[in-house]
Amino acid sequence: MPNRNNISKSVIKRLPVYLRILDKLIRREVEMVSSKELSNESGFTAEQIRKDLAYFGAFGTRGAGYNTMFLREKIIKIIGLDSRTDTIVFGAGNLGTALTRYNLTKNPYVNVVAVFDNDPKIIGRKIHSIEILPINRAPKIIQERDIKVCLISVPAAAAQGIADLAVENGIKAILNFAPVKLSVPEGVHVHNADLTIELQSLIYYSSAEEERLSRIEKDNKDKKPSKSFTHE
Amino acid sequence: MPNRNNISKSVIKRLPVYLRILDKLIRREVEMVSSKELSNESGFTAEQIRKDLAYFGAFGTRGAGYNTMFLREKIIKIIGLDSRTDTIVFGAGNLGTALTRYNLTKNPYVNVVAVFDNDPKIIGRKIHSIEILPINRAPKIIQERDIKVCLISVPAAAAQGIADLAVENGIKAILNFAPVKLSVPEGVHVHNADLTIELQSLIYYSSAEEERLSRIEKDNKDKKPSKSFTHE
DNA sequence: TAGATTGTTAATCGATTAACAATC
DNA sequence: TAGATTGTTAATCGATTAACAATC
Repeated sequence: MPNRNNISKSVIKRLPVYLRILDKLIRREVEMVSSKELSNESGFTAEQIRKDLAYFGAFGTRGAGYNTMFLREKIIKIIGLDSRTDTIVFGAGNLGTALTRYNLTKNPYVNVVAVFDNDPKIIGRKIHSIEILPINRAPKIIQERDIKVCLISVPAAAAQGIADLAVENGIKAILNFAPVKLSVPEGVHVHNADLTIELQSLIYYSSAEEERLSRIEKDNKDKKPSKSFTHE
Repeated sequence: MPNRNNISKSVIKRLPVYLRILDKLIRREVEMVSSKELSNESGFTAEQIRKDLAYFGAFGTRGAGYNTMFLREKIIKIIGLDSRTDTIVFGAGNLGTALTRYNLTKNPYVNVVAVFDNDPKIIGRKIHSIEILPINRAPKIIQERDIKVCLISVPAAAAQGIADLAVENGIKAILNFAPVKLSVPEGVHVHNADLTIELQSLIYYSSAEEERLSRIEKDNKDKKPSKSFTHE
């Protein structure tokens, strides 16, 4: 059982939120913060925040709260952001380009070192100072720069092939924007950032839930299709 | 207790995944699909899929599976995608532009009807056939077209103001890309699509977890700062 | 010392998994 | 009828919330 220390995904997803709040507080030169204040800023409960942090150690001071700079350093080390993480982006379409620009300018802990695409029309173009390279250049760069994390924003049909190539060359974590389920070997992590799904599931909540559900109920009274149903 | 029918967020988030798979199967003219097959395509377990669907009705045929066209229609009605949903986008920077293009071309159930920004340099530009409008034009459009869903991809500092404006004029659901927690009144739903957080939390998994955690443990042996700690 | 707030244990809640009877 | 697969109930698992002793 190698995972005695297995900490849940939900906890890990909250850490970057705490980090961002701490960054903000430090910019304002706030020295101490309580779990209550972190709760106000993050929307998570104070109890949950204390519990999350306690998985990794006792970082606070009873009666006083958490030292912002100290806690920030701890969280940075926990997530693994203590050295700027090098990343590459596959797919330099609209989304890939936006993601590259976004991370180059807004994400202080991440560095995009290369962007790849297979479209001859855009290879050679630059996104800020980064040139778009053909995908066959990726293996060498992944290996030489020891890249462990990549973003995939290629069309759905190409995504699995790109993931295979990435993993073969050493990628351990993929942020996948393509609308497909990627198969990866044990030990490789995929997070899906599927904007269509986010948006569609949100639409469910844009009208009264009860009303919607009772409409469904009514609808269900209509007869079901037989096994050989095709279209009326 | 008005929420006798309260179905969990996790269930709702899986429905668009089923929908997408059904769309694909129907394109291939597959007529029936089992929960087992849906499981293979989606990565969720067959039991979970059957249970998710059963919240809304008995859509399958024992021994045979689900009729793809019938189930698609049901899911579309459940989510509320039966009439194309009109949406607007606030913020026409890199991300906002990419999101607009993406939804215009790739999301068959959603229609972007307007994009707003406050930067005079980009107002009047077009994204496909959609002109970027100043934000003060938004209230009228939201009301007249009865828009219930919007995307927010403006800078963090502006996001709460935009959310307030949107909600005041009738928006019920917000897909928020800005790195802040938005405060909205009861009954308005916010989904956060925070790319920085996705990427940072993924970095946690890009190196061996155990190793990382034992490093933290060691690190914790070093002394904590006193209450008045600022910087060495 | 009194007040505040953490760190931690116990209780609750909710979601997933397992099992299987129903039934096509 | 036999085989397959759903729909549903029960069991398990995991995450959140509540409570409070520890302690600054």
